[in-house]
Parts: sequence; structure tokens; C-alpha cells
Amino acid sequence: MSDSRASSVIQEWAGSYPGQNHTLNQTSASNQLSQMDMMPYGQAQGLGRGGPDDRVSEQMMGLSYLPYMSSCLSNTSNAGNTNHHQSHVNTQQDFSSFLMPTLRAPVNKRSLSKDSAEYRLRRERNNVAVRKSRDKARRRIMLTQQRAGQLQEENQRLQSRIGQLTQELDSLKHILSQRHLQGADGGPAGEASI
Amino acid sequence: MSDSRASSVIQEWAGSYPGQNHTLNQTSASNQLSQMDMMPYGQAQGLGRGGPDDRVSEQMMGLSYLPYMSSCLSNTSNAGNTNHHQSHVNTQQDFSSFLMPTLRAPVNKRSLSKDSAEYRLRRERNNVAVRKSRDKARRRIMLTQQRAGQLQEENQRLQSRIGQLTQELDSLKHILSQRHLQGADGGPAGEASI
DNA sequence: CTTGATTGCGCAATTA
DNA sequence: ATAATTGCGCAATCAA
Repeated sequence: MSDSRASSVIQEWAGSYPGQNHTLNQTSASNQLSQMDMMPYGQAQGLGRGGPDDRVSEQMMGLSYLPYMSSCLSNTSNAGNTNHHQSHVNTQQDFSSFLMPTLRAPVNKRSLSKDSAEYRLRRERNNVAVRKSRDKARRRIMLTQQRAGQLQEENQRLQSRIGQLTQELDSLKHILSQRHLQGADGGPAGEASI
Repeated sequence: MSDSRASSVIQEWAGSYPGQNHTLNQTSASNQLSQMDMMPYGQAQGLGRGGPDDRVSEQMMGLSYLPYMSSCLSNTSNAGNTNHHQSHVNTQQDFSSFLMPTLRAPVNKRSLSKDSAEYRLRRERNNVAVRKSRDKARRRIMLTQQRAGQLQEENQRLQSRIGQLTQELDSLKHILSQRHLQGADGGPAGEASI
């Protein structure tokens, strides 16, 4: 495992896709949480593949994490979303559904034909956003680790310095006390000491 | 139905045979910070084995959240979907399978019927492993952040302490110099007060 | 409602 | 062969 500490080797990836700009926002290793932002960005639009595809559709089983072994093959046919919401404390009657148009069924989702261009466009955009977001997260994590490392180093230096100062201080105190004794021993003058 | 773009199931097997091992010298970003196991969040690594058949890197380090290429959408509908663009460097990999019994063709994948129990079992196991791994990663990240925070706090305390000690030290030095002067001046009586 | 950002999840390729 | 990692796409949800 060679590790490269290089604090500036996070960008070599010169993209290579059809007309797209790469917003390399790279905050150099600085203190504190660097708030990267990034913004506009050319939007993707490289869809239009040749053949229909996407057999997407089977992903609804999110479930328990903790019990890694508990009942493995329990393909709960849902729960993936775990909408533990909406079923709060139904203090009211059952007409809540009428009061909450927000929860109305798959109304607007109709145009979700996996074949529609709309769909692909949205998917592609989201994919871009996801990659971007994860990249950001990765960078953030690395920065944090780096920061922790630097802080630890600095901490040691500071500890060292403290030890040094303390020792020096003790020496001086000792010297002073000696003088104090000498002074008291042979002189009438009273001195204050710390 | 799942899918994802993906992949090559057989093709890289063929590609990585000829003796072209991936010399991916992945750099892990670990170093000091040995408190906890470090994750390999290495970056860089931008090399690229100049092989012409880098179909694999297609998803290696997906740097750049760009539209990606549209071509990565292929659905491995099920068994028998070996139709992959593997028309690359077919220089001569015919007998490779004979030369490398260890890596022989999709033998393992033989029962890759998405319907096979074997498949599901493996998938499920991997899913469990994935959840576990991610959970671990999340925990690790939080710990690192926490550690960074604590270190920063401690850092401040140490800085403070150093300032305090330094000041104290200066006082004593001053006192000593005073006594020195006074003592040399003629009177043994020197007073110090802080 | 629409869009980009996040987040949890499963898949598949790699790595150990 | 198995478990652990890791990049990626999907879909739900958040936040504007």
C-alpha cells in the first residue's frame, strides 16, 4: 500500500466525454470545513442511447441491517422504503387521506414509463447528481481524515512544548526558591514569592 | 430484472488473461492516524494500463460526474445474454483458457441464471456484506469527525496552556532579572510580586 | 410542480 | 470459494 500524501493530487481525471465541462472544484487542504459548492454545470444530455434497456425494477427490499444473519432469505416484498411516516399517531379519523392530498397515489408518476425519454432524461440527470454528490462526500471524508492527522501532529508538538515550558518554569521556580532561602537566610528583607 | 449497465461478465475475463494483469497500484490514503483502521480512500491512481482494451476502466474510478457514456446500459436480462461488445483486441486469446486453468472462462458464472437459487443466495450474502461494510464505513466516518472535533478542542486547550505557561515564565524571568540587578546593585532584599 | 442534492439499497466487479 | 470493498444506477426524499 503505497500511500500518497500528496495534498494535491486529486485531479488528474481529465474527463473525456462529449462536450462537457468539468468543474473541478477542489479546495486545497485548508483548515476547517471547506465549503465547496459548485453549481451550474452543464446538464447532462447525453442520452439517446441506441437500444431500450433498463430492466430496472427490483429494488424494494431494504430491510434490517442489524441482524445480518437473521432470516436471510426473507425477501420481504417491500419495506424498502420503510415509510414509517404517515402512520404516526392517527389521532383523527380515517378521512385523513382527504385532508392530505399530498399523499395521493401515483398520480403524477404516471409518465414514468421506463421507456419515455422523460424518464431517461431524469435518470441521467440524477445519475450525474449522484456522482457529483458522492465525489463531494469522498473529498470531504478525505479532508476530514487529513485534518485529524494534522491536528494530531500539532497536538503532539503542543504537548511537547508544554512539557518544555513546564520544565523551564520549574527550573526557574527552583532557582527563585533557592534565592529566597538565601535571602531569608542572610537578609532581613522579606520577599514575596509565588 | 436488475441490471445496471454493466457489464461484462465474460469479457474482462478474456481481457485480463493474456498476461495483462492490472497493475493498478492503488494508493491507499493511510498513513498515520492509526487510531482506527483506515479506509482505502485513495485517490489518484490515474494511471491506466495503456492497454487498448480498457473496457474495464469504464467504471473503475468514475471520476467526473458526467453524463457518462450512454453505452453502459445493457441489461443482462438473464442467462444467455452474453452479447457484449467484446470485439476489441482479439489478438489471440483463443487458447488462453487452456493456459490458465485457474481463470478459466465463466465457469463460476455458469449457474448465473438470475433465477437460480445459487445466484440469489450469493446475492443475498453480498447484500448483507455490503450493508455491513457500509455501516462500518459510516461509523468510521463519524468517529473520524468526532476525533477531529475533539482534537481541535484539545488543541485550543493546549494553546491556552502554552500561553499561560509562557506568561508565567516571563514573569519569573523578569523577577529573576530584577533580583539580579538589585542583588548586584547592592541590596540583597529583592521583592517579587506577581 | 420542478430540479439538484442526499441517502439507502441492490448489483457486479474487484480485492483480500 | 467467501467476505469485504467500491463505483454505479435506481428511487425515495429533502430542500429550494
